[in-house]
Amino acid sequence: MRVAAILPACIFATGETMEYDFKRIEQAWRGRWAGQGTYTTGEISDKPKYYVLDMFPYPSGAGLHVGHPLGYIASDIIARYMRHRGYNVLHPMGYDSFGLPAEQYAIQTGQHPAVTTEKNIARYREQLDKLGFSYDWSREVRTSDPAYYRWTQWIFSLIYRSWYNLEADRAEPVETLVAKFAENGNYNVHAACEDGWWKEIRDQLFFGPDWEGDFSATDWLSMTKKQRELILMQYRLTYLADSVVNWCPALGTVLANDEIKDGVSERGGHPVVQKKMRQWSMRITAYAQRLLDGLDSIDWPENIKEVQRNWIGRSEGALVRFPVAGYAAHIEVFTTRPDTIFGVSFMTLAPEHPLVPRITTPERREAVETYAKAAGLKTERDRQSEVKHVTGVFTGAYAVHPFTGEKIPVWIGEYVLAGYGTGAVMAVPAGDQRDWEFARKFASEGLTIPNIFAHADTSAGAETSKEAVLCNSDFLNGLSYRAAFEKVIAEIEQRDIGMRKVNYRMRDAVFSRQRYWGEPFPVYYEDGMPYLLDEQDGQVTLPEVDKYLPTDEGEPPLARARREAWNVWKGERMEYNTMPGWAGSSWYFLRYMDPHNQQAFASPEKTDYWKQVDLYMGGAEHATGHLLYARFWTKILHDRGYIAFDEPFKKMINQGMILGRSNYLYKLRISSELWSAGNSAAENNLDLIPQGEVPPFFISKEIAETENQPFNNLADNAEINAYLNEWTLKLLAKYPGKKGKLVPSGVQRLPVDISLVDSDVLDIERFMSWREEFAEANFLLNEHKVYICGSEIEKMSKSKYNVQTPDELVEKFGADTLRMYEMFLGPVEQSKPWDTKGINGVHNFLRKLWRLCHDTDNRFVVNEETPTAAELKILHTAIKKVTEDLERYNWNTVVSTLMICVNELTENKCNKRRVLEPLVVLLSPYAPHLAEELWQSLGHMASVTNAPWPEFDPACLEEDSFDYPVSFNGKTRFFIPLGTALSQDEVSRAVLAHEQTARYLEGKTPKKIIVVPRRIVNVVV
RNA sequence: GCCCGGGUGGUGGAAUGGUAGACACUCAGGACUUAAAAUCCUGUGUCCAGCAAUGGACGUGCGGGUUCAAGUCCCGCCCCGGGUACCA
Repeated sequence: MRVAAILPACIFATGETMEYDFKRIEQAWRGRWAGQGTYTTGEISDKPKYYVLDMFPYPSGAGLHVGHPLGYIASDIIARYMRHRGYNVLHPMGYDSFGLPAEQYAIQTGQHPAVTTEKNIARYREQLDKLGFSYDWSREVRTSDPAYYRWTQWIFSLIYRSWYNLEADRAEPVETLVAKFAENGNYNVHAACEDGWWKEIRDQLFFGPDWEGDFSATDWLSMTKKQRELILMQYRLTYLADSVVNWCPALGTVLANDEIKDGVSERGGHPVVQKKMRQWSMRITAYAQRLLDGLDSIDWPENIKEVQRNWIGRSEGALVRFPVAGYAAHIEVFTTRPDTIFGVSFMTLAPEHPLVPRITTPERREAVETYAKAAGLKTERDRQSEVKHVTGVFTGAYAVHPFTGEKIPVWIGEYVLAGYGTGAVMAVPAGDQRDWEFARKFASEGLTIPNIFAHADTSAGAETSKEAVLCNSDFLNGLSYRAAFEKVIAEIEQRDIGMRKVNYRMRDAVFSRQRYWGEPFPVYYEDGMPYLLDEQDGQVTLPEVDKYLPTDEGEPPLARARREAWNVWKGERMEYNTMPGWAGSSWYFLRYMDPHNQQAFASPEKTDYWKQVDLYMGGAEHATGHLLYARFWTKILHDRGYIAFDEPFKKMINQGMILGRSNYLYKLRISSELWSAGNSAAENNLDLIPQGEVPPFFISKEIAETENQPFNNLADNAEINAYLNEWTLKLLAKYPGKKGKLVPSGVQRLPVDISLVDSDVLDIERFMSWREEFAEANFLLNEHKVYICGSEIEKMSKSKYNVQTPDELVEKFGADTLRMYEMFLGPVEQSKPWDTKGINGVHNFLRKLWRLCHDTDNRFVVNEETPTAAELKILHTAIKKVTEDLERYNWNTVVSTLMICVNELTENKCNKRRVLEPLVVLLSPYAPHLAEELWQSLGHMASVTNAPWPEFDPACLEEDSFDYPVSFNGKTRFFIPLGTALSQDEVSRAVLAHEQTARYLEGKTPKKIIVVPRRIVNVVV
């Protein structure tokens, strides 16, 4: 029998039959579940529904590690629990199978990403299957499957055919917009558009340079098809526009803001630069307010909501226009503190601001252009790293203060971002720290810090308190922020120099990617304009290409496809961009409801029944990406009448990360040096002996880390010196022309595979055969003659060699044990290091339960006797606690409760059906295989999956007597058993009468006696 | 800087204002065994006194407060983890 090797040796050595044979049990039940379709979702019915969903994985080549299933196990437990509770449960799984890694791999190997993806999915599935999840696999979706992305494309088309009506506050079909245009032009159209949208298309519409976007019905009717398209494009919820995008040269694609971390790409860490490109965008800004408001209606972790609020970045303020002296132009600023307008002493524009070239005076032109050019060349990261460094230049131009008429110098400065607000700041150094620092830095060039706050000293810093009272502010004197804010806006609007405005930090989402492995757009071009494919054109699928790289002209990979390779070709050319990774994941939860529908993404009957996801389980890292975009698309589908709800995920729980414990070695760094200090090393560098041939030398932790300065320490170490001397001599002999000696120059940490290390002790033999470069390695051991590795707790990753896969643990302990153990580790939300130390305890629990139901010959033994009150109490305590904990999503404490229950039943030697049967149901969400096995042994033909959840009976917990802890001044001193029927008075009398009481009273009379029935007695002395 | 989490034995953690440390791991001792493993039993927060059963003191990051009673509530700090930022 092959399994013998991995089973506890005892079982075979003693010749006993195996007791808890998890291998046989788990394999058998997996087969039966699949064969009988145990987890096939029920039809739409009168049963209440429950939708529990995991964030679907990207099937990476590395497979699952123990961190992935944490959330899957937790959600599976809830899915199973809800089935026991009589709910119709939808619990699907699928794959987010478009993505960069498969494509990068394709670029390197030429292998089609579909092939790699297929292989990876097979591996994922194999791993998932071993863990006993109750997924309905008949509903699996893959975003890269044309049958799936057909509907992603359809939703794109729907969004293209929509505009945002601000009056109705919802998306509407473009037809209603066209009808308005035909009737009355755009005079009464209140739509979500980019500010100044007309500037971009002014030249192509022949309305002249002063046109500001208004047109009449007559204008509209006289326009050509192309002109109308140009206009409509400005209104669509997804549109093609020249926008400043984050271009990542290394990946050859643009990235969305949420795909960038610290100024570099989230995947790969490549630099990102700002670039203007013609791109598809999604008008998510139209939904900013609703995305913000919707957060109040969903039960999500507060920190995720907060991240989304910050990302949306709503701020209330005013737009104010400052005329430019001597020009028919004005600078528009957005400010959240219009109340401080009398403190404006200069203005700062973004270097990219369009007015800058126009208003810069000839003598300042060179300085301004140099500055703007330097700023434009900088990457995001460079700009960020210079946060503390204030820079800027004067344009020579002046603006006119709209209230005082004073002339205000106009500067440009990097700290003003072109993409936020209007790209211009009215600088109030007295009230804003950044402005204050700018003014102080350029004080010598005439910038001042006029004080506008009574009783405030603005010489050391800005006064940012909103309680501060204004002075030197004309009609605002004596007011503080709140009152002044309202008053000044009223005045600004009255004088028609600006208006109240709510600004959002969030930008529209770029929707094009210059990559191959993504959804192709259902779009073709004619006369340079994009058009949607018609229904009868059929679905466009990914064409074959010769290479997965951009063309020589820098076009996306799809431009490589020969015309015949496209299954649909229309117009001059097809769209060569593909959709971003978040396209397919923004609506997948809807497809699970009706995964095989050929007529629609999902039928209304199905979406009306299943509605929102009741419990969404996943990582917090998608806070500003997936979780925001899915909400956005849900709202569009809702507005357009396709679904009845406008939030996708009613409740969400984030599972914490499981961290890995990595080990590393301390490698001696060796350099060559001259014997004597007479000559400089640089002159003789070429003659130094090469140190590259010295085999690696590793130093045990205690020696390498005894001091903070290991180098000094190492130089004194006799063994290290002996080693280096030996090699110095060898090398000198080998290279007669060279000179010098080898010296230690510190240590370097080298990650080592954790499978080569046991409790930080390195298995030297296996390490040396791990890689060829270590075959000759030498080791400096500690006093116990072993090599101790360093360790660190960090994210599991391939490169750290600290990945723990679930496979080996399932092999060793079984899936039921692993499931319980992962829950037993602690609250799911918390991140924690992976440690298998305790897994034995959980495994022992399952074996103990097995022994409770089986005799020493491993025969199933349950009797039909009536349980005692004590046994019923044990059972019902567990029923109560397990139920309450699952309702509160406290997965970890359920495991302890079940342990206590089994421990106590074992003590009572209770193997009665009326106790064990409910217990098996309690266990089944956690250890479904074992529960099925026992359930069957108990004589049931049907699966335990749908067995009703045990009903808690409070009567079973009732006691005649309670062991009261008696405390004096809050300190518990002794216990007395008292009848639970006693009144509070009777209890206090009993306590006072107790022999021990006198001792703690020390002759004093108690001031007060507090009796909390069935809890505690506290005597106040 | 700002916004979230979190701080409890040697370790993971438990505790709806009411017996702090459940349940496990680890470790130690014992039983069974030729032996080992497995299993079972006992002990295991720290300190003090005692041969002992036991008794006492301290104890949930620190300092205050509310309360008969605080790990839990309030105020002020410290430390750790995560997120985020020239956002006007």
